[in-house]
Amino acid sequence: MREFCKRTHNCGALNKSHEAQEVVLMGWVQSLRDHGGLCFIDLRDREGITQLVLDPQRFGNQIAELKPESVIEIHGTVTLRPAETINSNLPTGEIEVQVKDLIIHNICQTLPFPLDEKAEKVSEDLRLTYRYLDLRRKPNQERLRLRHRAANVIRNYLDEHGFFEIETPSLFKSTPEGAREFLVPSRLNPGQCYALTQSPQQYKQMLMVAGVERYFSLAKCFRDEDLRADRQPEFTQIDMELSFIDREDIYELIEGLIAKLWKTCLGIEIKTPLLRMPFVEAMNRFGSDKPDMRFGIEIQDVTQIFKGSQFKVFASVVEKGDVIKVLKVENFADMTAGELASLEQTAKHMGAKGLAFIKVKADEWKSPLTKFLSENEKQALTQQLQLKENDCLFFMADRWEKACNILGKVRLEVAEILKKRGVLTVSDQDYKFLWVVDFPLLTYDEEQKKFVATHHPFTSPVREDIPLLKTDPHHVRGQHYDLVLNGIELGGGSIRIHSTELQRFIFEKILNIPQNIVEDRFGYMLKAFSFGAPPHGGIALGFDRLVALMAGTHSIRDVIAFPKTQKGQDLMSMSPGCVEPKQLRDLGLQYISELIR
RNA sequence: GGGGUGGUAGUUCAGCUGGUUAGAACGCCUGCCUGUCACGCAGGAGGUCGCGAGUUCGAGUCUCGUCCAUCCCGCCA
Repeated sequence: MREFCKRTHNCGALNKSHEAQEVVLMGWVQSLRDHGGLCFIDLRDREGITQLVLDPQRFGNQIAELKPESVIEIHGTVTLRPAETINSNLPTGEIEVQVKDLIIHNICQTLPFPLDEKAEKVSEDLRLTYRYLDLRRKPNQERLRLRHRAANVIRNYLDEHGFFEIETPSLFKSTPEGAREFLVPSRLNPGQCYALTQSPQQYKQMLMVAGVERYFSLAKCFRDEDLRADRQPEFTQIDMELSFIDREDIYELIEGLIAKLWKTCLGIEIKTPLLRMPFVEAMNRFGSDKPDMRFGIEIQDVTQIFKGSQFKVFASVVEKGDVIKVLKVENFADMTAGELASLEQTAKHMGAKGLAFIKVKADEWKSPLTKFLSENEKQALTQQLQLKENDCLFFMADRWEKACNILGKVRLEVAEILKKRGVLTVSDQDYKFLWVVDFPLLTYDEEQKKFVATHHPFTSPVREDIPLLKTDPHHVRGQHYDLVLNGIELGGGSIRIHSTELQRFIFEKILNIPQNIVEDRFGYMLKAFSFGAPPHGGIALGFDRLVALMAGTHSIRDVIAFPKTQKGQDLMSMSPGCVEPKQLRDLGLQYISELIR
């Protein structure tokens, strides 16, 4: 005997072909319209909405109890709606169910916020406190569904391409050269800690040494850094690693995956192969290593024009070997004082001293710079930049990377202004993917006065650049690639080093990590590489960001079932929380437990 | 760690140069209503103006501090 009657249909299933059938439906009361002598209920479940008709004579007491979002079960008969009452907005709009039995499973108390479209404006902290209510809303249900579908497509695709899905540990050891980590004290090893993995990087490389050849995982990763709209303390990566492949194999594999995801989940064709752009070009043209290619407004180089200029600020920058970059914005000479101030502030936040500008007008150039510019310089600018009436120029004179970066930010903000004015259209449905490639293997850290790995120390140098490691480390390119979509880094990866000697050389001679620390942190990897390590490489894509972009939202909180706030709290369950002193003692954290006491 | 924005009824917001009883819409409660689908109509209840200090005869409004949310910079090998 069943304790619970089974549904015969879901709330999106019924149509006129079901006329006169006896059905059992269950779901939530979406809306209740009591007309006195006749009562309608819109019953909702995951799949849709069905209108119920109830006779108040019979169900009056129960209807009086019911409130929106209560859960009910009904037994009834499907009938065709009178022609004039058909609701063409509903897939089930041609029928309704005449209720014979009504069972109330749970009465919903008054809601803390509305669950209709108005919910979009409700403050996010309230919605996160009642996340289980917010998730009932259709847009959120659709996003959870999309995430599930995407995960399925990924699993199927990678299975077809010979991958094993393998779970790697979340409890790992501390790797302090990366992101800040969550530490987990070990009770069985007093005074010692695990760290939650910031990525399965080292484990997946060991799987390659283990002869797995193709691995993937939808891996939970943990980073104790400050949060953003696109960063959570725990997030999911589509993590993979392959043996006996080169960069081209990765591009082809991922392009196929992206095309399949967009086709299956969104019905959109993505043209492959995707654009590839060297890092230096991305910086020079867009001032970013993750350029938004949906609009132009490119940066140009005018260093040569100001060689030996009367304008001392520019001339001295050129003399130092730094650069002068300019961003030309057409029809922007009418920018307001407020817009200029905001752009200047953006530049200053990034470390610029100011933001020099020129408004190009037919009769004269309006700019604080005008009096410093020679006729020759003006002509050279006009010619090189093809200046027209009402163009606006923004200059940045600084070190190459800094000048590019600042103008890159200015470019994005100018685009925002133009969007608001309605003269630039940038669509979320315009998917401009690209690979950014040929990153420098090493970046010089001014503070630490030493080289650090641009991405991570396991990245293999481009083969022909290996000799440069000893002579000219600045110019060694890494076999690294980033997948970028509309200004967002979707993921990145590289061909790895699989030689003990090269890996040790990078750690000790290039990155200057003391030998004992190398042994302690990476000794097992170096050892593993001496036992027959295959050439290998891989990539990790941010699954949350990917789904967010497919869903047309910029916040990954929208595609995570239970996200955390910017302070890393779960407002629903109120985590993190305090623990009992006894728990701390068990973990060997006596001194903290004493502090608390 | 730094900067921006916001916090007034259950919700979303308004509240002018400080002024007497802090408003609207939706929601909620009561009653009426047989074709609604954002049902309608009539009536009603509901506020520590985030919290704490200060200035003032008087603070939702001004000042300082603090908490929370959010966006950004730093940070995220």
